[in-house]
Order: sequence, then structure tokens, then C-alpha cells
Amino acid sequence: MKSLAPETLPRAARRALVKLGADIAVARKKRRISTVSMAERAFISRSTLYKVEKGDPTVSMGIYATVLAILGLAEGLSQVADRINDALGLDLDEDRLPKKIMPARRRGKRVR
Amino acid sequence: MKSLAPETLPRAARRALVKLGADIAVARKKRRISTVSMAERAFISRSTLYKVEKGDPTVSMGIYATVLAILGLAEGLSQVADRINDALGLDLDEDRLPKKIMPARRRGKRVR
DNA sequence: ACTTAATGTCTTATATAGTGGACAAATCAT
DNA sequence: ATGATTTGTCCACTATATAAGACATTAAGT
Repeated sequence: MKSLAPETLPRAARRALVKLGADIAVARKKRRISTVSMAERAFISRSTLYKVEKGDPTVSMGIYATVLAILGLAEGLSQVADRINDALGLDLDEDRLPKKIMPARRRGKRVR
Repeated sequence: MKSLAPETLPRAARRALVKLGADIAVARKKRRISTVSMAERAFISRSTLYKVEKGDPTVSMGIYATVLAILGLAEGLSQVADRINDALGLDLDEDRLPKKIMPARRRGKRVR
């Protein structure tokens, strides 16, 4: 992630990541897996696992996903955006969604 | 992510990511946000957003989190590992969890 | 049917993520 | 209490992600 500007990361996102990292650490301990062992299984370094459990946003999604999968928590990942059918679900089914998002259509002739 | 070996990414993880990416794309369309607009809001390039919606594992978690937050789906992220309290929840509360995972304790004297 | 803008998809350059140490601090077993 | 082992944390190098741009394709509006 291009972390030149730290504030480009929304609060909600940062909070979610920190919690996720902490949860991962707890899940690992409950399964009695050491950091070294977990790092090996995920084919990553202990340093990176450390970052993951801290909720570091610069770590790749693939690594988070791998660690979660090892903990048997991959299912949760695929459900992250399942609540797309919220109040915005005005468009009944996704088949009728426009493939392209065109700019607000204006009246009259297009001037350029 | 160190993607030298593609198979280091567990199947479950890869499937979850592909679905997540697709869901993100749908959510974006439902909100009628163009890829350009979304990229701008997330302070990333369109190229990277493209990867995100493909479920590319090399993209940083921070970017995924940011996009999800923009879509109002950050909550889902923090709930990913909430089911830690599954069958393994033998250790009632996490306070009693060992801080360090020691190797299988053996009987008798430690020989080295 | 045309036009215009959006999206799919690569490629290349440069910013940065991931690793391999190293050391201190903390926890557990005895 | 002590010794062994794990974990916390930082740093510098190299592998790689991200941005920028280019081109083709496709959807939408008129």
C-alpha cells in the first residue's frame, strides 16, 4: 500500500484491521500454534506475522487470507461483503445492474 | 505478498478472495460509483482497483480495507474472525490463554 | 448507427513490502 | 529462582507491488 499519507486509510478501516489482527492472534493461541510454526505454515517470516497480528495495512491481502485459512477462518473473509443487499438493494438482482457507470445524464445536447 | 510459489496460497483463501473481489465490484456498481471515481476516493490507481475486483492476493490489505470502508462495508472486515468462539472455544475466556505457546511438555528431565 | 465514455488488460519504472537477522523482554517448566 | 524458549520490536537489503500510461473492447445515450 502506498502509505505516504497515513490518513488515506479511513478510520473505520484502520479500526477493523487492528481488531482483525488481534483476533487472529487470539485464534492462533487458542489453537496452540506458535508464531514460528504459523509463519512456517503460511510461508512467511515471523516479522511479517508480527505485522499481521498488529493489523498492519501494508501487508498483502494474500498473507492475511492465508493466515485466516490456516486458522479455518477463510469463510469469514468471503462473507465480508455479503451484506451488499442492504438498504441500497433497490436494484433487485445484480443482473440488471449497469455494466458501466455513466455520468449523471444531462438534458439537451452534449456540449463537448 | 511473496508470490514466487502460487500454490502457497490455500485454495480456501484464493476462493474467498475472488468472491470478495466480485462482491466489491457489485457493491460499487449498486452505488453507481465508477472505477475512476472509486480509485480516486481510495487514493489508488485504476490498475490497482482492477486487481482488487479480481481478488488479487498481492494487493495490500490496507487497500482492500479502504475500498470496503468507502462502500460502507468495513464492519464486515472486523467480524471476519469473530467466530473464534467455535468448537475450539474450550478455553473459556481469552484471559486464561497462554501468552506463549510452549512445545509439547515432556515427562522427566529436559535433555537439551 | 454513431459517439463518447467506461472498463478490460498489459507493460514498464520506481516506491515499498517482506525477509533475515539481531537483541531485549517476558513467560513457562522445573 | 533459574534456564530455556517464545515473543516483541527494530533495521537494512532485495523482491515485488503500485502507479502511470497505452490500447482494445464494450456499454450506453442520442
